Amino acid sequence: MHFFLTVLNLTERSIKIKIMSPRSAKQYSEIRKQKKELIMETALELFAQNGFHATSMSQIAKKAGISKGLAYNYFQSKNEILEEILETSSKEIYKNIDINHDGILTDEEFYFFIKKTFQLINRNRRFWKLYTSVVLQTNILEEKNKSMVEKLTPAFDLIRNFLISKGSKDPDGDMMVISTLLKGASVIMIFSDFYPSELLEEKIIAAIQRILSNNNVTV
Amino acid sequence: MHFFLTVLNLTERSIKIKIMSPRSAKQYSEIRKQKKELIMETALELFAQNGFHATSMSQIAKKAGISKGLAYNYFQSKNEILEEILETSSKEIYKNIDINHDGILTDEEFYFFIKKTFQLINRNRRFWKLYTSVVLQTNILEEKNKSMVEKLTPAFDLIRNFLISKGSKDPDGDMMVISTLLKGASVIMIFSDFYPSELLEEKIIAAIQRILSNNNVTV
Amino acid sequence: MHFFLTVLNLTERSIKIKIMSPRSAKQYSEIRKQKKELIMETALELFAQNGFHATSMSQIAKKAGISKGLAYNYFQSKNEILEEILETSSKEIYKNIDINHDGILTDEEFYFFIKKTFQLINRNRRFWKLYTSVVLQTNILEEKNKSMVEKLTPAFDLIRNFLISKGSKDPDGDMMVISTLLKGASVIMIFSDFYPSELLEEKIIAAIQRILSNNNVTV
Amino acid sequence: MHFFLTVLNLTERSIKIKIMSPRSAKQYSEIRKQKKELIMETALELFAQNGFHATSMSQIAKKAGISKGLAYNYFQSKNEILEEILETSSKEIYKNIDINHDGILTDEEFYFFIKKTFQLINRNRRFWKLYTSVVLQTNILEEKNKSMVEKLTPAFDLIRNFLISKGSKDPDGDMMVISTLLKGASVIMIFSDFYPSELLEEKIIAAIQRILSNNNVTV
DNA sequence: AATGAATGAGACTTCATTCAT
DNA sequence: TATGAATGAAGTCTCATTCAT
Repeated sequence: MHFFLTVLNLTERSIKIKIMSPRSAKQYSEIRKQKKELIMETALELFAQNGFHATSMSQIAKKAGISKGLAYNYFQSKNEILEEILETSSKEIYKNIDINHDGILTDEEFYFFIKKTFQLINRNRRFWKLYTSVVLQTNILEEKNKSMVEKLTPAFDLIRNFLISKGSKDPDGDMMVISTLLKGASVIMIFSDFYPSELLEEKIIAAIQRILSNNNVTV
Repeated sequence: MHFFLTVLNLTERSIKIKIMSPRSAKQYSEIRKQKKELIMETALELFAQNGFHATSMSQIAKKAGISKGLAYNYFQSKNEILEEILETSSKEIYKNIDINHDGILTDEEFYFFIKKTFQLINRNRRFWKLYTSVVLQTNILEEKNKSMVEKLTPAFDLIRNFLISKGSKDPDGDMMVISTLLKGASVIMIFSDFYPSELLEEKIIAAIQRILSNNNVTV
Repeated sequence: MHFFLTVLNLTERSIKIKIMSPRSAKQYSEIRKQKKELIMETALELFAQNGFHATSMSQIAKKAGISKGLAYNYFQSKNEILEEILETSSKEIYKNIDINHDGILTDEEFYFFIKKTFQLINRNRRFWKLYTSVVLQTNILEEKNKSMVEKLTPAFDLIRNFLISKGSKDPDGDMMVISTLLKGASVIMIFSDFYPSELLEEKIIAAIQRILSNNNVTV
Repeated sequence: MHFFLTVLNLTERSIKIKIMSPRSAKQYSEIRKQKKELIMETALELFAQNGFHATSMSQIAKKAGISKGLAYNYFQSKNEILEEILETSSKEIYKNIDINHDGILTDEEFYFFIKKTFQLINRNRRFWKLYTSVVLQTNILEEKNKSMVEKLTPAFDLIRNFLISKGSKDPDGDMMVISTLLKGASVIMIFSDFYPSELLEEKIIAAIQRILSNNNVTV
């Protein structure tokens, strides 16, 4: 009898204690992670919609359903939110680009890269919109911008070599046209809904194929 | 004698000050026009450089060498400066596009249009930069943006017809590729110095020609 | 066997957690006392270093190695921490002043009081620094300040009587000079390292002796 | 007749113009000067009363009868107000200390310096209160503090030489006592109304005289 | 036409304090 | 007893805009 009582007591006590004791480190860490993501996600949405300067911390907090103070519990400043968004997003984006296998591009790899680029843009339209607007209005971020650009240069070399291997008489010129096509397609996809992106992708790839085949023909 | 001269001087001075006389009115109107242009020019420079929100009226006034009060004498608000810049610039830009002669595009006219587009971009890079950044950070201007786009639609029809007349089997697809090329070239010219614009123009025109000739070949 | 040990362990643990048992109560009381002291000690250090307003509860909690919430478990407010520091420290300080034996000061007792004063200052420089800065920036504490001052008035009377008994022709004037000397020495000791405190003490005591002997001589 | 009319017109016009034309540079400069002084005076009062941190810009603006914004038109930050107060006041104070005539102190000059010191403290009690509190709670201002202290060192040398010339057997010790007396008197004058300052000054000077005469006697 | 002092709304940020766990 | 996420009031500061001159 006494035994049962003791057990009961222990149980009750342990329940009591569980309630009164602070959350575990894991729980806190989980809360922090989720809240940070919530804030960044909300901020990205507003930044992309209205621009960085036109978005106030109050708006972010309100839309995220938290107090302004809490946002500052997670980020030192509004600027830091922006920086973390750029960093996190660009990390996520660039982890998908990995074509530096052997330094040589096969036909397959080349078209894979093109398609990957379209995917990249299409899936992160909101981010790219923000990214563009930020680059346009902030001089502070120039270094970050450079580093993002520099990550692409190896790809350029690969493509140039690929064009040469395909018999291009004017590899630089062809690359200029191809990158202009990709740039144009990106801008169209990011900033307007004028063309359906699948159709655009199809036509652009066809155009690139024609450029490559033209070279062969002419040779 | 000396007395009269002095009086005369005074009189002249008072005329200068006087607003009523017809000649002064013209002069003042001229001054007003020049001041307005000065303010808009200065504002455009700062807006393009630092963004609309990051540019203060104080900065504009200081850089223009006038007082803040005077700026408000010419414009009702900072926003109005922006709007007038956009309006004035776009007017100036679009007055150059006037291909609605007979509804039919000759080869000459088509390439003239392409070249004109390059000129248009190249000569107003600062404006286009501002324009892009403004469109990116302000929802207020969406209507204005639409109206700018709509002005281009007649051109689209003309080009489409032209492509058909050139034997294009896929006029919509070809137009998509051509406008993508122009869009991409614009963005490259506006936002980077990576390619020299003359070279870019040459390559893009060549690419467009190839698209057109390809059609013929296939037919 | 192992099972029992485990059970035992559990039991022991549950005892530890249990608040009711007499021994634990004492232990917890001890813990509370230590924690309070830790918080006050930490706060005093930061307050004296950076000022009351410039020190945040976060800083105190972090430096003390506890959570903010716990600090509020021991003190109702940041202000209360300050008040308790002032109270506790002043109690500790004043408990050393106890010359109200018979209402008469002997030579020995007088110089003991002077030396005690130097000790008092020297051993609690940090506290006095805080005390001064707090008195300087808070009007709220004025009453407390008064009460601290009032505790000293009996001492004043004693000294005045002592000076008279030593044949002072101007006891109030002499007391003014002596207290000015002590005040000056206190300030120098608290706020600068310009003079070594032992030397300062020696010179001040010598000066006081001269004041007293001067009186005798003149009489 | 016409002549008179013209004159009249001119007068009227000039009045009109006078009313409408902006203030002259001199007028603006005068306004600025007065407003700055008003703000600094108000801030000094509040800083000295409640401490720097406990005083908000709102309080300053309200008490000065201006908007917060205007205060920032004259000072870049709250800190700058403090710095200008310290600088302006200390300049004003130190311009009165100028005893470096020939490097030698006569009796007259010595007592003049003592009296001057009392005057200096007495007339600027509010400033010295602020100054002390600022030194106590701000680490940033340490350099400024040093420079204020260093301005006094030549005076120290002069006094030391003076004491030697007066036959002091222990010039350093005597100086220690004298500066302790002055320090103590300063603190008493600044922070309490316990003694009337004239009486205090009299007694302190008498005490110093006794120190000097004592030396002679002993020699 | 022109000035710049002045305002006030609102931005970013901090921090004492509370509260669920 | 102990945690730290969360709040909200208040603080510093900026800036578009107004207004007397």
